[in-house]
Amino acid sequence: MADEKLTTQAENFSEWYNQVVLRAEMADYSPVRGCMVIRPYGWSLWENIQQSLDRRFKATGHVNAAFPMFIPMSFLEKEKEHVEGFSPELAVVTHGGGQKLEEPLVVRPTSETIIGYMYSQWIKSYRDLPVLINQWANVVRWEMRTRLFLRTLEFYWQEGHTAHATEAEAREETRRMMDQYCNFAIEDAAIPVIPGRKSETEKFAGAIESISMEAMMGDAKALQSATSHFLGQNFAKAFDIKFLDQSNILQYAWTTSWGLSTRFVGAIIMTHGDDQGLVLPPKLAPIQVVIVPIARSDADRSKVMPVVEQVAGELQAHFRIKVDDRTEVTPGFKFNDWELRGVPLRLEIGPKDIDKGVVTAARRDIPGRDGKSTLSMDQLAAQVAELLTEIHASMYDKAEAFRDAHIHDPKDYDALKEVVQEGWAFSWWCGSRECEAKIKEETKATTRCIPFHQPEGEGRCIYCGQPAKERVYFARAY
RNA sequence: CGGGGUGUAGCGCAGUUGGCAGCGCACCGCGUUUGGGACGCGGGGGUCGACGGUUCAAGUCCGUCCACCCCGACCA
Repeated sequence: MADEKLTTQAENFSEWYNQVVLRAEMADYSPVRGCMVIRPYGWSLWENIQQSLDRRFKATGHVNAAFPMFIPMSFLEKEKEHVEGFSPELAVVTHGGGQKLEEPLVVRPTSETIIGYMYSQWIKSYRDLPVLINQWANVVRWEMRTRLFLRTLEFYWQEGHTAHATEAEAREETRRMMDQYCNFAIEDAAIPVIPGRKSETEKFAGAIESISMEAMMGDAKALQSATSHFLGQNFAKAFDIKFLDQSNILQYAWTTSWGLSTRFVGAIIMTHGDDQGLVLPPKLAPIQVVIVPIARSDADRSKVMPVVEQVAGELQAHFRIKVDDRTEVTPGFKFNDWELRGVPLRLEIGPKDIDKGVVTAARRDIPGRDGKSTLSMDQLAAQVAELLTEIHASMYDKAEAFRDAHIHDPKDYDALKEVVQEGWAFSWWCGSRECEAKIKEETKATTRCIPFHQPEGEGRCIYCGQPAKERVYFARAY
């Protein structure tokens, strides 16, 4: 249990992040280097993320399935760019049952290969398409440097893998799923995200085109918070996913893959958190409303608790609530405790409230007295619903205002060098690998995405001055 | 994998010239408390990261190793 002040974001953002994750009991370090334990409170948030996304996947025609976590090494090697991209970070099983394996098994870093193999078995006709499968799974990438939720050796995610008869349909799917992610981020997580295309160097190993949504964290660094890949026929050719079309011509299928991981928990923490701790978006928060009874004496308790029970009874039909009836800690302690844990709305019920026939509400997104108001006892659920909606909107607005204040339009390269130290640059770029590499080398800022919404006209590359057709976000990233 | 740092109770740390392993918080018990991190009294809890060496004696000195954190390179 937390007992002292957090390191502030201004003092040390990384340290703040670690302390919040640990003290709010989202996660803990594990005995295995680079792996984390996701604790019940953190997992509950992830479950809400899962439900929110799964609903969208189902609504767009997808179904869930489960594929093995072990993949024959030879599968990875079938797609050249894929194996080159992933081989440095593979965990490989060489022994099983006390015997050396004939062929090593890779612990999946992602499942395009094994799913591609299965698709080749299942898809024979245009009538079999599209195949729209998602799986919720854990994957392993042997990263050098890890950070809770943001980069761990093992992480949880969903990976959608689809196969289509035409290029256009597969490209449309790639975009559709990114739209779903953006809708989820904005509507449920209150995170303003920018969707766009990845540069050639930043794209997924084996993809023709990758798109991502990028979010700005509280330290103005960028976090890629979901990706969607148009794989063309690369994996279809590597795994022989072929079908007969309506004209009886054998065709390779067009495939996509898209994913969002537990990293998104980190995005929520770093987008909304403040010096008091977590600030969780109401739609995803494990606990949406915490009720703190305030009772000085036994007499107070017998007066307060029936009202608390009544309020809890009314609200629990509509919200995820928690009654904090601990007697061993003071109300002040509880206030700080639930603020650390990011509960969006706190209701305080004490003798003074009961005398006036009200409850006191405290909004997590507005610290201190300004966030407090009194609610009348009638239509309480409706008032709470309205407050939660307002909290969501104000969290989004605040995050968006912060983001926009940290996106710059540098006049020249010297200016870009400066602005990417404390924000993002939105600049014209000629599209060349060389300029991108130089900027990265000299500023640590990488291209995040080429947003779908482009300004009119053309410009000149911020680095080389050559004509440029598109603007790109440059930023330091997690 | 390069650079830096840290390993002593669950957490944060102190431990002087080598000489009985300590403090604060947390935890347990009792009592008083409770509208923004309560207080008193009494308790429990330790292979001092590991291994080896020096010494009458090592948390402390020497060596080797390990783990974790931070900064880089790489990455969702």
